[in-house]
Amino acid sequence: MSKPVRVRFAPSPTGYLHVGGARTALFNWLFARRNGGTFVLRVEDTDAARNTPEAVAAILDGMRWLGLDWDEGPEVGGEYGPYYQSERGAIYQKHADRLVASGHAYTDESGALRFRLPRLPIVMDDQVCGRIEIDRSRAQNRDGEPEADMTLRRADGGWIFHFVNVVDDLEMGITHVIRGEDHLMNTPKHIELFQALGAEPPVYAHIPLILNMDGSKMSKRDQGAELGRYAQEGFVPEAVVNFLCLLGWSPKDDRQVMSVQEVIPLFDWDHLNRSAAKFDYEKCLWLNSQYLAAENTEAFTARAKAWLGPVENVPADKLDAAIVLLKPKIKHLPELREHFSMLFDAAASVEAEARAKATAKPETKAGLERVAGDFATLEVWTAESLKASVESSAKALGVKPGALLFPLRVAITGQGHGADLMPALELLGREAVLARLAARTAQLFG
RNA sequence: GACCCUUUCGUCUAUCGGUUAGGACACCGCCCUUUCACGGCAGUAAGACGGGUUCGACUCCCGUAGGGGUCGCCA
Repeated sequence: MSKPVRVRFAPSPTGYLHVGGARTALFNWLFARRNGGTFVLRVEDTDAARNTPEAVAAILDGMRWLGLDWDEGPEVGGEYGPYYQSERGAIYQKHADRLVASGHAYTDESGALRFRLPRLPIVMDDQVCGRIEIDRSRAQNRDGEPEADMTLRRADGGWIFHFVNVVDDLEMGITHVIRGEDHLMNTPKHIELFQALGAEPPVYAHIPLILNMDGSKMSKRDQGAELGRYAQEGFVPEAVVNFLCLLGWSPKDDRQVMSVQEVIPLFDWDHLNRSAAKFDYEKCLWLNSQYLAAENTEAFTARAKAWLGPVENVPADKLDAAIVLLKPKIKHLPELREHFSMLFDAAASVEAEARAKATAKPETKAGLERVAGDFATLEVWTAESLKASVESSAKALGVKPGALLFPLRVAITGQGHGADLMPALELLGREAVLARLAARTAQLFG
């Protein structure tokens, strides 16, 4: 009955991939996979000035990182190429000529090619926004003048987005256009263009935009806006995809952590939302922590080391153990560096609040000195023996172990939070612990 | 200015006329851990406002207000 589904993601190479664009790509990909369709990647590089190989690479890399494989497009080819608009000039010219021949387009006095807007009532059945009826004769510009005929080609010969976008969707047999809601009111013009070209418009679905937490539009500088940053910061791509799925789409049940394989069968219009979503970086981080926690130690260690690269402030023979020790403590990989500093940098600064809490009782100083003395005489240096030692020190002093453990943590790490303390002490080794303890005890109470 | 979309806890959302309005992030408390977390348990927190329709509206309709978007020889 209906034609095989063909959808596309058509980014403009601006030098980076925006999360909004990534989410649009993801939804198109999900729709294609759900319906056994074809996912096309088309590069809209008509603006020659901004188009660079690096800018294209940022998009392709981002797509690959997310796992969004395209069935047709750059590097994979396809029967509807070329997939760079900069290489499709002849196709655009052909259709422009048709429009001129049929009286739908004309060259204005400045040399630009313009589309004679039909200005007729138009009805569009958007799969997300519902039926929208527009009286195109009432469209006007900011000055209250009737909307001017749309430019198709600049006087300098450059093609305009609206035209090439429509022509390519037509030529490439795109059946469903899934794009950001910012294009919703461009759609009447696109439909008019399809009709002028004697073609049936595709099915449209305009998905809600992603905004900053304060409701403003996300720009490159906003936290979380640039997809490449997630790779740089060692995020688990599956976690980012998971998070993006939850922005404007819902499984309609209580699930939060979902793989794309679980999402695909549920990806239909009914599961899409129609209101804009604000970008909650904290929840993205939490999802990342869920994916990290689910990994076994081998996989996590490999991931961490691959991301860290050369690590100079951690002894090579302690790196793996340190990573495993910190695995349950972090939400994303950059936190490893902070913990490494706390653990292995004797000169790291002491956090003020932790210091205040640790030094609240003056007798704690003697307590730490007692702990150090007992540590010095330990026969074996393990987390278990260290724990027993602290307990014995506390008993001898007539205090609870808890009275010593927190100050000990602060004395060793300079922070009130961090890795499991006893395993951390074991990892650091007696020499380092005793030296740190002596120096920091003096520093804390000095 | 014209037109369009949108409005449930701070955030993402469930609810498709009858619910103590549910879940998750964040926050707070308790338990566990004689440290830090994880985990477990509980808590604070929402239907923008005003009219209708209806026996009954978060849910349907209208209006107002807020938010977002489009109206380019940008994409």
